[in-house]
Amino acid sequence: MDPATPEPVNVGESIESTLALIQRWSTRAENRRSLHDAEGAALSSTDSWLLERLVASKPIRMSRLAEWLEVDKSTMTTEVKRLESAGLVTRTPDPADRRAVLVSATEAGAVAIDRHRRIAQDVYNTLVGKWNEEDRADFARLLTRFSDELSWVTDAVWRHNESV
Amino acid sequence: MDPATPEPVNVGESIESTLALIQRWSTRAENRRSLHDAEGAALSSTDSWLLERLVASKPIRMSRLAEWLEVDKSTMTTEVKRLESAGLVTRTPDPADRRAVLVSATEAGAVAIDRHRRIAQDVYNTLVGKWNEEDRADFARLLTRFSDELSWVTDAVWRHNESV
DNA sequence: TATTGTTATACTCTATAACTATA
DNA sequence: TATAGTTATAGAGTATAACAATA
Repeated sequence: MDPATPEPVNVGESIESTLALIQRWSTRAENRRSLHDAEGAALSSTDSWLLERLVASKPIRMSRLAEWLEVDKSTMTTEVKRLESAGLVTRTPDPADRRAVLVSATEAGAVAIDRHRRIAQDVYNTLVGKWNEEDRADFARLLTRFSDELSWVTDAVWRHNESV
Repeated sequence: MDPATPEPVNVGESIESTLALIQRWSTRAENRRSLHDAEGAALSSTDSWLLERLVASKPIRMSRLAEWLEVDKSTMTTEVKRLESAGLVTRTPDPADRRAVLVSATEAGAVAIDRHRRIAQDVYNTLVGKWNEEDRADFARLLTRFSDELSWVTDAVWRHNESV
């Protein structure tokens, strides 16, 4: 629109430093995750990522879960066992293929993830509580868009390295 | 401005799901961090957080570093030893106080963090490469603003829990 | 006695490799 | 032989507690 092309913003720099901060903050926040579980169910980010999907999907195989979360199958074994001990998921043998195990969220699991998500949303809403409505809407929109792009970032890294 | 108050956007929801994705992505990306180090220096997010500060500051005590990164002093010992083995930082006794240790980044450390940051920025710039300039600028601005707010999030969590 | 840092130990989250059971 | 999952083992990154050296 503007005939004089403006100096392009180095968004990469903002993103890089912000994401570094967020990662850092998450690491610390996890150590305080007891704040999130007056009910006794402490959800790490891995836990919530997994539970959210279990609640949304329905009985699913270990192998599919591992694919989904992009972790090794042995990692899934460990993680699911932990959640099982906490009573948040159940494991049942797949009658159709006796090698396989079907995982699903328990009622307690569904409650825990819901509570977890609600608290997180409250906190974030509080964080941007003083922003004007337009900024809030823009941020939500752009963040969502960014998260969509993020799905492709691995490819981007590969392309970068091939070209170096 | 608008007399009819519009439906407020649930930014918290966007933020919550995006940050979960980012965390998740980081976890996976870290396992591929070799992509970032053709030169042999693999930087985890903790590494880069620490190095960035060391390069910017100059010889600094373990205790100050631990405060800064908000980790335990024993964690700092472990982390700094790892970076020292990799040749990215040096530790020298503080002549002014023989209990203390001064940590600084080596030349290799400075190179590694610079390279790391540059690659990350490139990747993110590629990610938003197709956005129009206005969206890019807005995103950078709002993200930076958000990261400023984030510094206060711990307090927000506390306030939330107190009110529950 | 208080402060700086290290060591010992443990827990989470991840991976690889070797293994078992089933297909 | 190939696939689904578990177990054994290891490494990163964190914490707490006990300790040593210095102030």
